Amino acid sequence: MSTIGFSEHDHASCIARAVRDVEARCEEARLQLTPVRRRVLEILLDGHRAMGAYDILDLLRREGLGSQPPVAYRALDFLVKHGFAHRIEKLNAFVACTHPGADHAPAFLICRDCSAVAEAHEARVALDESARQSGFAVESAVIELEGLCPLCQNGAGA
Amino acid sequence: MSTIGFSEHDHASCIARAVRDVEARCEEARLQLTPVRRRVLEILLDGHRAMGAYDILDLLRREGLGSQPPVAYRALDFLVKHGFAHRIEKLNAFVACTHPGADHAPAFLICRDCSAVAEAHEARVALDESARQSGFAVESAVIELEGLCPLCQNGAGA
DNA sequence: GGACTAATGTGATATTATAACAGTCGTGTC
DNA sequence: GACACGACTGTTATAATATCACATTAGTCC
Repeated sequence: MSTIGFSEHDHASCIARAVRDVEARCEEARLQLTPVRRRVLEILLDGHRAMGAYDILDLLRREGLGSQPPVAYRALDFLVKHGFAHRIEKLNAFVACTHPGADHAPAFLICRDCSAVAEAHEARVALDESARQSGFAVESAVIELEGLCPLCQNGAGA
Repeated sequence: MSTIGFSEHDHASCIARAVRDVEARCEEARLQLTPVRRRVLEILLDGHRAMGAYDILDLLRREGLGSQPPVAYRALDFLVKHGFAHRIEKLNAFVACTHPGADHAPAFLICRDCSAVAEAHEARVALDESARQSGFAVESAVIELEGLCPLCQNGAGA
């Protein structure tokens, strides 16, 4: 699927499925999943963790898909805007969305050891309640919890 | 109290009180509230909103307290480390803590109109519960809600 | 085909943050 | 008093992240 893949397992097929899913959504919503945008999505899915814009740009460069920062940022903006990826503020980095479609603003669980990022959806509700009570009208939320994932707590190290 | 103050009201006295409070805590904890650190705290209190490191640095420069980025960053690191200020990831900016002492990791309500930042403490609990259930060990949390504060919802504009 | 919008290519630059190392200053020790 | 030590500061340089501006290309509608 890519020049990057070191971990073969069934990762490739799960990426392929995710890409097809996004493809379908784009078609439905009349969005253009152009080569660069598609490739950036694949890179994020393949990386399977939060990646910096310049990490992604490096890969694009090697593949001749773009060499200047705006190329990466524009693709990332597109993916984030339409919910196919998320920006992790704490890391100045990006992850592919693991629940595309569920129109959401999830919480993220970031492992400081293996850098894995998980989405947690239940977390939102209580927060909105709390803010609303104070009269504050929430429009967007950044909820990022850093710590150790279950695997790394056991010394697995992902 | 400072060369910056445009809004006179009783802001000055509330800043003075906050500074004295931090002073006391530093004395107790054997921390050095040096001139630069103290001035950065005052600037944050006076600004009364999230300020970028370079905004602060500009003010320090005019006062001859330091001219290079590390000066501002070191003072901010100190204040954040000891809970006298907080970093707002979403804004790459800093605010003075409004509840120093309560050893906390609060949620922030950020008004996109007037840039005011409020701390909300009730919000935490539900999140920790949620994360814990997934087996993830939370060590630090970034919870930032952007929207409109009650004043700006009324067209006040703070 | 002409007008339009969306996307890309590219060079330059803005913004945020840190590394590295030398100098200063107080404090304790002998 | 000389010294060693630690914490802080001053300064240069540079890294890392992000955006602006403008020219060009590609697709779409009429």
